[in-house]
Amino acid sequence: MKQNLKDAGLKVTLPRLAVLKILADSEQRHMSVEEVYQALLAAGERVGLATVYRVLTQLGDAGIVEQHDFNDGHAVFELAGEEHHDHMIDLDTGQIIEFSNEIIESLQHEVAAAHGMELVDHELVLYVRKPRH
Amino acid sequence: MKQNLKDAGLKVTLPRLAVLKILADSEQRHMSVEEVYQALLAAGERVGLATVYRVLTQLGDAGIVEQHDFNDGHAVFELAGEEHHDHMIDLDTGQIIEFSNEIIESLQHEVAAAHGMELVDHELVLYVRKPRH
DNA sequence: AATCTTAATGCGAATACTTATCATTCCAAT
DNA sequence: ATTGGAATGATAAGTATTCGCATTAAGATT
Repeated sequence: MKQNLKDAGLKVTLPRLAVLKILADSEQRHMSVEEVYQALLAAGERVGLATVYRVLTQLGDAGIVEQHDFNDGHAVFELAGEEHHDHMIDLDTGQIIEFSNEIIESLQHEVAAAHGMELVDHELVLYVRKPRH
Repeated sequence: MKQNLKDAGLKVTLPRLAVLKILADSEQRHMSVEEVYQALLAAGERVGLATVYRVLTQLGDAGIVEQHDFNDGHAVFELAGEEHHDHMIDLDTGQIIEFSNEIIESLQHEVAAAHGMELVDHELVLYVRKPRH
């Protein structure tokens, strides 16, 4: 955890370690800034909200966490895992389901290439619902 | 244009017609709320900003326009066209490129189905860049 | 270990975008 | 033309995020 920060050229500070620990220990894989902030307070850490924003953004730039802006008004963050995945959101419950599909991934590269571009990043969100009955 | 509104059960009012006309006549397919608002003022229409927000949201709910929340802080709207498409954003220029891929579309349905869900909507954005050299 | 240099932090103010409030106006059915 | 209710305009309020700056703390240097 310390090493992650050093590798990214970031100083090892208490707020940064604390945020990483919250993300690592949390039940929920995806946490909003407010949720991380509240969890920090609950854990007895005295960090400012602005710092939580800054730290999460930095960790995002460093590739240590991933940021997603689903269409519900606030960003959510998750520890950058081993393997890439996309998200499916249940419109009724708000539940976030992760999935990955190799073919979609490679088709995205193809589409970009077909337009003379190279794929840097992408965001795919499926809004779904349990079929009735 | 009037008929679109009536079909959606919306009263035919001046602001609604004006917004639709702006979207139809604009050079750019994708417009932010502010851009629509400014275009309305430039066209001599006296509509309030709040109304532009309301009207665009309603037109979105009615399926007459599509709303996209790209990761740049503000929503953009476009007239709902004939055929569906997704978007590719040039990270260097900000240019929005449209594309469509049948296979990706059907795979999305498959993925949802594989999780016992039905696909209601989706948002796919590719962040791309022109290869160097 | 004490000092120093600079980046990092905490706090509140500020910003950006969007929604709510509510009196007034306009649509469209009579 | 009248009228009931939905739509609008102006502005206040709300929500998420960033900024400004004095203070603090990391970690390099002595």
